[in-house]
Amino acid sequence: MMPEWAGRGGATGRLEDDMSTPTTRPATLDDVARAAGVSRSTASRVIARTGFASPAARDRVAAAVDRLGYVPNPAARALVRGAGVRLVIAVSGTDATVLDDPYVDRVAGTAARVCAPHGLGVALEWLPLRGPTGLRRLGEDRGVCGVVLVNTTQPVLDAMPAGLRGRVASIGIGSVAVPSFDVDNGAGADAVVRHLCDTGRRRIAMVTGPRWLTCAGRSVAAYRALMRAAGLPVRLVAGDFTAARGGRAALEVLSRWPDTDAIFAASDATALGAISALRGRGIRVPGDVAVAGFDDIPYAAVSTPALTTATHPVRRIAEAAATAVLDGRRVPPVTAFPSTLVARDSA
Amino acid sequence: MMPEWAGRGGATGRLEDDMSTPTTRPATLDDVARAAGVSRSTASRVIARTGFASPAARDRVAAAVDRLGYVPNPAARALVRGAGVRLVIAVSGTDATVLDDPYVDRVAGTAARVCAPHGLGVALEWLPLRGPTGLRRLGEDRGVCGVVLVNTTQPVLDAMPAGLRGRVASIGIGSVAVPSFDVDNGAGADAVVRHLCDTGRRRIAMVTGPRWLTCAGRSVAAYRALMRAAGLPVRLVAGDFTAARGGRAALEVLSRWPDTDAIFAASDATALGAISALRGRGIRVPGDVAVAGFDDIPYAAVSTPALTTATHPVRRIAEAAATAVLDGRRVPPVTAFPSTLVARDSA
DNA sequence: GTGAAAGCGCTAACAC
DNA sequence: GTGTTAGCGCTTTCAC
Repeated sequence: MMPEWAGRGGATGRLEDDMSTPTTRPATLDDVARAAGVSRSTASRVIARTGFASPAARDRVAAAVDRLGYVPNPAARALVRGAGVRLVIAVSGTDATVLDDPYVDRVAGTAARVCAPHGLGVALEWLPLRGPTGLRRLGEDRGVCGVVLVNTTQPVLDAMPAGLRGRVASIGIGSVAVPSFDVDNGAGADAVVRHLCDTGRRRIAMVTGPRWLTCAGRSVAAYRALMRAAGLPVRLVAGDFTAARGGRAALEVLSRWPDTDAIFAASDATALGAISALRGRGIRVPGDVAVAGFDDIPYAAVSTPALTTATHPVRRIAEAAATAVLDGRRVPPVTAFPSTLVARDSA
Repeated sequence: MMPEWAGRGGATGRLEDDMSTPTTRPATLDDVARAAGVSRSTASRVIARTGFASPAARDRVAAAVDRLGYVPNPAARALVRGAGVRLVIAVSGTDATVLDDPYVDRVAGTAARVCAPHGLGVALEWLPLRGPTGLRRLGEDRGVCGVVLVNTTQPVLDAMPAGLRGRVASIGIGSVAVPSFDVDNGAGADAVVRHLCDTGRRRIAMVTGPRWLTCAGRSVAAYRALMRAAGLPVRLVAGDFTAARGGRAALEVLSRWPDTDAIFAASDATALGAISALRGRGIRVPGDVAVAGFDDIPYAAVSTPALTTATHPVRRIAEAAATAVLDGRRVPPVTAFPSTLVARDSA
């Protein structure tokens, strides 16, 4: 009996070819079609699950695919379909250092996992806050199959190129053209600040995220609302999600309002930086000042003191956003993810 | 003066075309060639920097590229070159949870940044420890332009498919066929343990990385050697780089050797977990037990107490590895990166 | 239901 | 130096 693989490796069918080439050329659609005794078109239809095919043909193609270990060439596929070949994670920010945030790595890593089975990959780019040139370029790049926006702003959303329609999603705020996958910041912040109040804190300051970031603004709004409702003073200092800025901000809080007894930070990194700076001043957490974060990064639970924060399903969010643009199916305009208080030791 | 972008969107130059088509078709090589008044080949040569071209042609093509905002289609390029279109980060491990490590996200994120300007993307995959099937599949997948190995083992290296030769790199140990981009673990561990000794610690335990991971073994070897040379007891407990395991390991250390006065953890996460567990037992760090980590993750500096560790240029390493496989140029078989002691407060 | 044929955009021989 | 030509592997009308 002739070995099943004898037909692989060349149109000539010369067995010598196979033997002389230790690296057998990966099977192509042609190989599959020939092995299955059908035309390329039929094989293509069966494999891409598009169009019709008789059960018989279907089976034989499937068997051939299996036997040959056939994997479609994503480049060829993308080329003929006019589709792209990489998913771009576009992170808005004032400068390229926004890409240094571990949160961005987490989103990229998650998306890279989602892309793998599709034969695609993810690229990471900084989207300058000013000038919509970046987005336009992405829309025109035929190598781009889709875009996931991170930290998006309204101007960016407004400048969305029509060419990107249907293959863009936002982790954060969205628009009619851009489905949003977002955390319910408002509720989360509300829960955290409420917890601070419930545990006896009264002079609560907040270190915010970057001013230009709309979705971070919702936390600030929630904090403001709660403070006002409770007749407590509003004490705001601007941060940028980094630990370094968090430390400086905490010190600023203390110098402006020395009687502060709690700090709500817009990110865990900010909170960690604040705690570190406070400790450097001999201030105890949570004894003297309670500190709460926002995000529940992987190290929040093992920091000292264990960080009180709001937990967000970042992996699930990134996965949902990436999947949405890859599948290209219509998705609801906004998918909200929970932001849930995790009360630990720091507040 | 005519705006620069007026010529965009079509070789015809008919402005009406531009106006009526909100989504201007991205320029192709053909458009560029026509606009520059040369053939496709010449344009291709100039753009891909391959082969010769007269300075005049060069200039005109460059101008056309600029004017049309031409971006080469990576799919077409990959297709004709027989190259792939995505860089795979393959992480070895006993199960898929190895992908959850923030370190892996960091590597993926960094690689995704270096891929972006090349029109490529990165995919993230778990490489089961047993069975070389995974690697073989990657070698046969025509969509894969290269592979970066993470946490590689000798068996994986030995099973390297010939087809991957020249387009694979390893963050960790390498082989004749696989260039290695690695941290000098031995020296780093030596420095950390030496620091522990220098600050008066004598009963030093180590929580290791996974047993099967060769490059982690070098830290253990360095620890062993130093202990032996100093006539100090060797106290080893197996970890897996996670914080959870680090906490349990610390407790185990204490129950087996209650007089332990220092713990050297094979990763910062492990160290953080250990500190957290110790604190839960009322043991003070560094007062009662000093704890040192390994890696210098972004939060090490702001943890409480600030973590003493060895710092590693993870971004630079990942960048070098990704660049090596993307460029495909010959690289030295092993590129060593420094592992440098950072003495902070925890030890 | 199935096959033949026409490209998708690009590169690389090979002639000129 | 430059242009002509032949595909890379796949999808997709369009006849049959």
